[in-house]
Amino acid sequence: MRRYNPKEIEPFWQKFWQDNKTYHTSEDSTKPKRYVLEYFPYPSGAAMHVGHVRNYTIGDAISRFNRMRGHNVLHPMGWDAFGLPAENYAIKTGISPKQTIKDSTTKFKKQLMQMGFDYDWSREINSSDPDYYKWTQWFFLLLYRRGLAYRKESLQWWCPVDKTVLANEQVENGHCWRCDSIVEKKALPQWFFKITEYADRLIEDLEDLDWSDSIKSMQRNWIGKSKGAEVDFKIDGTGEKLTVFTTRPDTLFGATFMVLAPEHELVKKITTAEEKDEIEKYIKSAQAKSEIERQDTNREKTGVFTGAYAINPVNDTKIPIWIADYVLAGYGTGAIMAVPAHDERDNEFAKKYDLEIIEVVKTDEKSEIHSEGVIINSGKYNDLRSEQMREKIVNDLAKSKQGKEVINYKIRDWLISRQRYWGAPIPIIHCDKDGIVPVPEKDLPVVLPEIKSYEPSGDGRSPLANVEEFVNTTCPKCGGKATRETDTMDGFACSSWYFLRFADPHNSEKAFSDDKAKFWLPVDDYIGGAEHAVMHLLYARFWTKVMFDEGLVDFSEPFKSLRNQGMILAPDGNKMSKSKGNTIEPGGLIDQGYGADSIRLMELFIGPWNQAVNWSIDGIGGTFRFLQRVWVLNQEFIDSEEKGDGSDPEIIRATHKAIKKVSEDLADMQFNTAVAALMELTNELYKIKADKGFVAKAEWDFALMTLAQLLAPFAPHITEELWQDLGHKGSVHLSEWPVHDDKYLVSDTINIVVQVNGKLKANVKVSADSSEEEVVSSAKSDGKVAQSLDNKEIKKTIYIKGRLINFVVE
RNA sequence: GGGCGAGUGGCGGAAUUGGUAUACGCGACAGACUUAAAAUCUGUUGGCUGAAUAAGCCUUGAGGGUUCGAGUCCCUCCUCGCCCACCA
Repeated sequence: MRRYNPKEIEPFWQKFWQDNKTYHTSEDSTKPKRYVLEYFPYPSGAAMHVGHVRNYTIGDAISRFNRMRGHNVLHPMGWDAFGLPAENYAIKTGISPKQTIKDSTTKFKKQLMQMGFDYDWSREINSSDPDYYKWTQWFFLLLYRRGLAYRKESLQWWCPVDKTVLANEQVENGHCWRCDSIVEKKALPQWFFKITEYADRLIEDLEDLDWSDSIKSMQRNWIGKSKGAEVDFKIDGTGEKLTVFTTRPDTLFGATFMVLAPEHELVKKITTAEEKDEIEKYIKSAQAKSEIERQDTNREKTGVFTGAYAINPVNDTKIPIWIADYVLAGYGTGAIMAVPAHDERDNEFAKKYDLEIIEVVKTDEKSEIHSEGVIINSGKYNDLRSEQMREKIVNDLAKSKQGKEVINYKIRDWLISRQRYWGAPIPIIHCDKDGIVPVPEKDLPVVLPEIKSYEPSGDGRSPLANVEEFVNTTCPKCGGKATRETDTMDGFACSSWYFLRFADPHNSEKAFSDDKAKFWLPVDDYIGGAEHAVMHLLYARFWTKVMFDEGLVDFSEPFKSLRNQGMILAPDGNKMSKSKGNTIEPGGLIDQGYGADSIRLMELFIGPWNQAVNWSIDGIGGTFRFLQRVWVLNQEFIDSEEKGDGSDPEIIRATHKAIKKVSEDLADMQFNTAVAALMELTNELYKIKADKGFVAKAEWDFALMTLAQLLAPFAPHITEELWQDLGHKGSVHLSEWPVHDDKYLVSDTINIVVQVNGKLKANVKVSADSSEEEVVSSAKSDGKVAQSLDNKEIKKTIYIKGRLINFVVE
């Protein structure tokens, strides 16, 4: 008997699949298409660990299951290859990022192949390849042409370690998302994409997506739409006016002071001579604070009076104007009317500086601040409900031209320029005469030149600025001397359209052909971690909508359903990380002899796919033992000399039960219970073998063949071997998924649970076609039941057909 | 502070959506094989009382409710995880 040796069979089948192009996909419209996608990884030098593998294992199981079910499955893989790690490594070692990426891609690909994933490698893409980024640049020009890309000098997040600016989404709690250093603000001319123009659609279209509520709400929160009003306040004794944004115009009568952000442009104009010193001191100290300090919500609020007063437009009251850094310069108008009776923050501030507090809403809830209710102390508006007054006052203000309804968003335009080398060059030329000139399409790609020094200048310019041959060019418009833009694009630009390139990866005429995009897109199953919730997933949706508007695609949402897999934590409960030294790598487990199949099985069996779990060191032994049991059973059957020609309905029943359970569970992505069902089937087959031996050849054949097929999406290597050993030709993965027949599941006798007052007393076996009377009488005749009933009066008998009887007594 | 989610054996987790709670696996214990160990196989394994593989009681974070019947539905509370957070 052959031993189960994954080290031997796994590489064999991996080669077989490559040689036979088993997983190559084409536009075959005779079958329903299914596009299964995992986010294309950044090929870092580090080995992948079992946490990463879970993501790919889930995608692979979905892909294989659907292929066997007769779907035409696209399951591609590629590399999100631009990015800082390779560049930082280049600074340290002098090895070019191109080389680093080449090496680590080879390594990463080898690891993926070692796991036996069914990617169509003929579609492999690499975002740092000029054939790819040519089209990223093309999309930049498309955005530019549509007025969605613009350059503006402004104060931006700056990472002092990575020496580049960052988008808002890439600043986490005042730290750089990549290197975790504390970010600063720096004024630089930068390129932006106008994602704010799509804010409404990005919210509205979430509605119809099959995504988790938590990701949807993260996106909604990030976009942060709020409806309110802008209200103009005259500044006493000057010609100036101060505009504030508020979501509660109904509390306008309760505004007892105003607060400006320290950076607000009016501050200098309105500050009185006496207060000037204090104000300047405060502004300086606010600037000196780090962003983390400023964002700390527990911090005590501070502020300074400007000496100036504003006039409340509704009642002509003079109210003092303060500055305070709890008001953000970047949101709304950078100025607020403070209503300390009904806003917690204003309340805290008013109490500290002894400012007036006027109640204008009689709240109908417990909390003193916030909340809605009946309006008081507000002149003619008294006795209205908050929501009624909001509408009325906005109308009245609009009539007198002192305010208007406004919608505000938290989301900012997407800052996409990076002062780094290893990215797609922004295809723009600066000409003294013609200003900003886009590179003509025929001149694309703007190729990233090979350079010697990767050190960023640190003065806000990328290393490309030092490469004269790159910088100096001619203006496409006037032919005169001009210079190239030296910033490169945010890597997230490259990943905002990669899912389209997979549909048509080798097209040299277009980013993708209409037909192929139409055939494959949108993505049916997008599997990935929640870390992309407000970056990639928002950007990709935005780009897709732009393409839709341009008529390039016929859908406006790229990812129909999104599956967020749960994280695999280290056995110690922490996130796996190289620095903690607690990573578990599949390579190591394979070396120990477990094999990719056991690892894959464990990834899915360990718990629900979308829940975080700790990796269990010992668990892998269990899935390996299971595969070995399957292997041994298969071998014993093949080698057996006593294969009879009897029949055994038990084998057929157990097999059909498993087909039903595994098919349903796979369709619902209940991988852990699907694996459990396969273990149960195997256990049952062992029991039958022990009782009767291999007496029913045809039935055993059917059972073992089916077991191989049902197991195939999870353990692709061993199942090929089982399949061949049973005498089948071709790959099990191209075989047809089995279908169960209910007629084999019904049995002659059924088990009825008997309860007395809801407590389990007995199980009785009755024939399946028994009437209620027959079941009741056989239940009563059970010894234990009779004892419990003890001649008591049965008040009620609950009978659930084929399942349960409950006698209610006393 | 806001949003999303979760609490079931020693552990990871099941439970046909209101109908036998603890499937499946890990671990542990006992036995077989072995000079021995590993591997493998067989059995036991929620808790308490009991000599018992007799019988009974208890058990799904806590407490209440609805129901013939609640892990599942409703109310009150507690704990934990993740994400966002001075967004006016």
